[in-house]
Amino acid sequence: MIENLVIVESPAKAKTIEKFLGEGFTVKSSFGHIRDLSKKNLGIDIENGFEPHYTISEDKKKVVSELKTVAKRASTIWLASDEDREGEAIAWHLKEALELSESNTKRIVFNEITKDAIEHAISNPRKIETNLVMAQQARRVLDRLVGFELSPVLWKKVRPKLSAGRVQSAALRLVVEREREVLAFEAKSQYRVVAQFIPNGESQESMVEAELDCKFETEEEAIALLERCKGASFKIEEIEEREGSRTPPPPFTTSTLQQEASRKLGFSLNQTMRYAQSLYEAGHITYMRTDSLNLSKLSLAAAKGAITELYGANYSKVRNFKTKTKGAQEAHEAIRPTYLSNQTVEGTAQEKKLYNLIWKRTIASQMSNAKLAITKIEISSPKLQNSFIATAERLIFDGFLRVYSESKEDEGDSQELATTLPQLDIGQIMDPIAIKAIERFSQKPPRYSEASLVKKLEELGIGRPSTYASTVSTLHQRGYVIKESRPGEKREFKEHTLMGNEISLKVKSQVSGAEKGKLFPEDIGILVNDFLSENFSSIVDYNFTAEIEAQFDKVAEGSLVWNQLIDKFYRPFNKLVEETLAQTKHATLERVLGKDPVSQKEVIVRMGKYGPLAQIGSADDSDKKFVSLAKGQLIETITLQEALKLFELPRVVGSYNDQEIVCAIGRYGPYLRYKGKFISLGKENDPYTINEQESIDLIEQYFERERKKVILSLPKIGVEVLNGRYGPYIKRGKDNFRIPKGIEAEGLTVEKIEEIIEKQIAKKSKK
DNA sequence: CAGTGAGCGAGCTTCCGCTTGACTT
Repeated sequence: MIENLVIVESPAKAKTIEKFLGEGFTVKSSFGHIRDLSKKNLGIDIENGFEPHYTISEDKKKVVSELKTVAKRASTIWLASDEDREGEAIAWHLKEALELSESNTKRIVFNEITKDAIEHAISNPRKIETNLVMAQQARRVLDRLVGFELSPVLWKKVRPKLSAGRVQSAALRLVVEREREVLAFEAKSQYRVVAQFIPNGESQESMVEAELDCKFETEEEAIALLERCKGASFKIEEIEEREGSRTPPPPFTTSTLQQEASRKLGFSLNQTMRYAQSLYEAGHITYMRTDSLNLSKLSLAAAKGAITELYGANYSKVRNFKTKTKGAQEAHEAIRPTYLSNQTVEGTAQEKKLYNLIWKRTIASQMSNAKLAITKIEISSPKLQNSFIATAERLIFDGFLRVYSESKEDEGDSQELATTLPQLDIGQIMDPIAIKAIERFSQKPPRYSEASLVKKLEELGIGRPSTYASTVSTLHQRGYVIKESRPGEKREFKEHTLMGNEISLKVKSQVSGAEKGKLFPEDIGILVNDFLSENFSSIVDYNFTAEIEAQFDKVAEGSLVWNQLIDKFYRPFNKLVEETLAQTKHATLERVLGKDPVSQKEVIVRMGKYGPLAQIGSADDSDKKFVSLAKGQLIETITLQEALKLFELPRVVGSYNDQEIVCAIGRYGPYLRYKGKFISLGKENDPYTINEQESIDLIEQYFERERKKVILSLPKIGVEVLNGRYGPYIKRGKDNFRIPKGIEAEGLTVEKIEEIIEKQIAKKSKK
């Protein structure tokens, strides 16, 4: 017999809490939800009030039976799942699945893991809030109905194995609509006028850069301004000095951690979450799936202590941040180091980097504002209506900036002017050295990165911290989007310069709009999005989640019955599904590009069985030709020239030792085929233009690599030491083995190899 | 590893949110 059984969601949390509770308490974990709607069929009895059919998830059967055994021997069971809708439901499912009795089951909640908070929770137990559980049930049932009715529509009308859902389809729509905005964007040019002045009598070092407080739409206006500047005298009209301040950003939530780890460390969403999970399990940070900005009182005090010790008391400022996120449930704390006195922790290089980022952000959030002295100087001339403005920012007190500054995505190329200014007085004569009218183009909207898509989803209240990463993964897995980098476009711009009394023109060029690691829609993503937008606009509406959440809140308050809400949603939705199935044609994506100048046949691009393709000749043409579109080409935007070019491959490049060399593009990119071997073309080589000699070089390099591949061959023990992509490794049959650091592959002996293999097999079986 | 593109049809696919391993490279 044990006295008390406490059940929480996470095993790492269980470990910590057990320490706080001590004697008489056993703490176990449910590992999240233990039951879910049946995977077979819909799992919902629609005709019977949408009665859900719950089953214990396959991977939770062991956990549940274990919990059941322990619960039977406990005198009191404390259900301590998270304090939010999902947590309340987990408590209820536990009660049902473990067959706990009302009399000795208590529901407790705490949203920070401290001794005080837990003891307070234990002395203030309550009952399970059935209304909140029913709100979760409504959420679950609605998502199942949407997902399991919409997806089959896509299978029938678009292509099998596709998927749609409340969250993923809204996310997809964001990516597709942004792409269309980018494609429709037309850059507009403007002229900004920038001047370099030297205060009269001073040296080159005192140069001041200033910008005219007016921009011009046309080149003529800009030149006219320069003309007026000829022979003009300038003086300082006004000097304005004021103090500014910057406040630190709040501590991390899941979404902001993902954004900053992406920008500052280059981590993908999945990487960030994996490293954060390790840090959490090692006890280094608090829970990493949270939407809360709250920090425990203890940690506030710890932050104050750490800041005072490291930087001095004037750097400390205790702050409480309030979340502005729609639908935030705040069941946990913000993401912070468990012990703020630890500036670094043990772990892999990536974990250390992520920890350091979390430490800095948390500490910064509890630091003083940065103070700036902002100086603005107005330089004017009697010949001009407008003035030149020079601004400078000087840091008076660094405050939180000493530790951390938030980074921005897509900062654009608007360069900042000088940040320091020489000592100057009103009335000072300023000699213009050069005045330039520079053409500038407006920037196209940036495509989403994984992290900025999450940011947008969070703003719209769509999805939860535990699902942001997996939602984006789904878009990838379905082939809806692709993460890519694309070079910017080179654009020419004009620069008119007035020096002395001469105005000269230079045409310069600049690369802008480069995209790194951004999300681009694929044809199938566009097709699915357009189909859903056309037929199920209410579901992919960005406000759908927010509106339905308001209804769930009513269920939680007890003013609305959950299955009445579902009924009201489902009847019209289901009607729409049935109508779409009956009435709409199979969705296609097809464009006629024009005529092939050689055969005079029609060239079309369309969606084929295996993806987008270009086709010469109509469907009834027995000689029609096909070719797959290249990566990055869209049916919506490909041109006739681009499509015709695709048909140039495969082509015979030449020959080598009397054998033909053929160049083509396959599933894994461009390649050369020579004597039955496939040799990948690097990024430097263009499959359309590579010549015979370049191909032969590649082929020779390939055979050279092949020769070097085998470092050692030991047929007696069936082992080879090979040179692989990641350096030398040991190969025995199908199995590969790492060579430990510091051991030279060339000098390996049979004994040493067997030792390495044995060690690694032992290590593996241990796991 | 490096190619496909007709039509038929059985059997399968799929959601969101809460949690970790168990798998592979």
